Amino acid sequence: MSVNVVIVDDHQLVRDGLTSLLQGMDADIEVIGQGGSGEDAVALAKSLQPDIMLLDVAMPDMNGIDATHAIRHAAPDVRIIAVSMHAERMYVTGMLDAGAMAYIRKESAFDELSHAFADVLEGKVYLGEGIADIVMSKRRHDPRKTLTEREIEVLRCIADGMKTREIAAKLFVSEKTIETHRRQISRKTRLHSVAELTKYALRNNLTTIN
Amino acid sequence: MSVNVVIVDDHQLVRDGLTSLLQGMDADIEVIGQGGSGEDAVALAKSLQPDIMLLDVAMPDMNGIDATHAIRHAAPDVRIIAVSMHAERMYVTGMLDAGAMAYIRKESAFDELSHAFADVLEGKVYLGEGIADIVMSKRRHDPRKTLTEREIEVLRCIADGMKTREIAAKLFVSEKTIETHRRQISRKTRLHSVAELTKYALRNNLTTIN
DNA sequence: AGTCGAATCAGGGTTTTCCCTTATACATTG
DNA sequence: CAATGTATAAGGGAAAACCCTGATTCGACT
Repeated sequence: MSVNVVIVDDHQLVRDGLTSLLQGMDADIEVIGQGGSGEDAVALAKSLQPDIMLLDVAMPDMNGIDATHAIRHAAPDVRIIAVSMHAERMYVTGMLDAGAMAYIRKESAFDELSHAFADVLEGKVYLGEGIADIVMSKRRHDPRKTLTEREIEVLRCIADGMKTREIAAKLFVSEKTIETHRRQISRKTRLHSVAELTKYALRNNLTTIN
Repeated sequence: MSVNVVIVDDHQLVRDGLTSLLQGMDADIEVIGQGGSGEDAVALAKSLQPDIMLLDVAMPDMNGIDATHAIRHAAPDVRIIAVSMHAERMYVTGMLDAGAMAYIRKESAFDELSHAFADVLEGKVYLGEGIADIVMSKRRHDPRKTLTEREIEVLRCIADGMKTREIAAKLFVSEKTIETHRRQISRKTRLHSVAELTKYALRNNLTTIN
C-alpha cells in the first residue's frame, strides 16, 4: 500500500526539494503530481485523488485557505498538509478551520515533515514547532503582558478607528511616537492590519464592539 | 428662574452664533460662559455649574466623549447637549453612553435646538433629525439590505485584514474597482475607518473574531 | 556603574489609502 | 424607453500609513 502525494507550491525548487525529500523518506511514498497554483491544487485533488496533498499557504492566485475549502468540497478524502513560510495566526487558524490536517513551516526540520505524514495518515492532526502555541494563543496571549501600558492605550485608539494624528493629539505626543508604538504593537502581536488589530483588541476586551 | 448655559466649541464664530440664537430664543436663557476646548469644558462645568452645556463633539485637544465623561464626573448636575458636524454612529452612541442628554447636528434647523432645550430641561433625552435612526441602527441596519452582494464580499475581505491589492487579486478585478467599492461601503455605512468597518462586519456576522 | 526596557521624537523614503471625477455595460424597473 | 442601480474601471492628487534607522531620556534591575 503506497501513499500517493501531490505537492503544490509556486516555487519549482521547493516542489522538487520536497519531492526528493519525500521520495527518500519512505519507499511507500510516491509523488504522483505537482502544481504551482491554487487552481492546480483543486484540479489535481479532484483528478488524482491523492492520499495526501502538501499545500503551500501563500500562492499568487488563490490563497491556501480558499484552496483548502475548494479541495475539501471537491475531494473530501484528500488529506491536506499545510506548508508555509510564515506562522501567522490568521493563516494557521484559517487553514485548520478550512480542514487542513497538519501545519508546518518551511523553516522546520525534516523530521517535522515525517511526523506530519505519520500523524496525518493515522487520521491525527499534526502541528509543527511553534504552531500549537499560536493556535492556543487566542486569549492566552494576554496583551497586558506582552504589550506595555502605553501600547495598549494606543491599541485601544486604533481599534476605535482613530487615525495616527488623532491619537497623537489625544495622548499629547507626536505622530512619530504613535507610529513607533503602532509598529511595536504590530511586531509584538504579529498582526499587520487594522482589522486584525481591532479583532485582537475585541478578543481581549480592550474595546467594545460598538 | 433663568437657565444658565455654557457653550463650548473650538470656533469663535459658532460660539457667538449659538449665543445670539439662545439669547433671542427665550428671555430666561442666559449664556454665562464660553470655552474653546475640552479642558475649558471641564473647567467651566466645575466652576460655573451651568444648567446646560452645549458641547461640540469634535475639538482639537480632547474629544467630546472624553470631555463628557470628565464633566459627568466633575459636575454631575450639568446637562450636556452634544452639537456636532457629523452624524457618525460612533460619536452619537459614544456621547449618549457618556451621559449627554441630547444630540443635534450643526446643520439642523433652529427649532431642533429649542426642542433640545425644552426636553433636556424636563429631564428627557432629545435626538435631532436623523440621529434617532442612527442610534437604533446597530443591528437593524442590515448590511444585506443596504449593501450589495459585491460590497459585502469586499467588506468581508476588509474585515479580514486584506489590503486593496489582495482583494482585487482574490476577486479578479482591478484595484480601482475595489477602491470604488470601499468608498461606496464607507459612504453607505458612514463608517470611515477599517476598525469601525471590522466591528460592523462582526456585528453582522460577516466575519469571525479570529 | 552598566544594561535594559519603555517612551519619546526625527528624517526620509515607499506604499497604500483616500477622495474626486468620469465613464461604460448591463439589468431592473417605473 | 428612460431612469436607476450595480459592477466595472481609469486618472490624478492629497493624505495617511508603513518601514527603517538612529537617538535621547528615564527609571528599574543586576
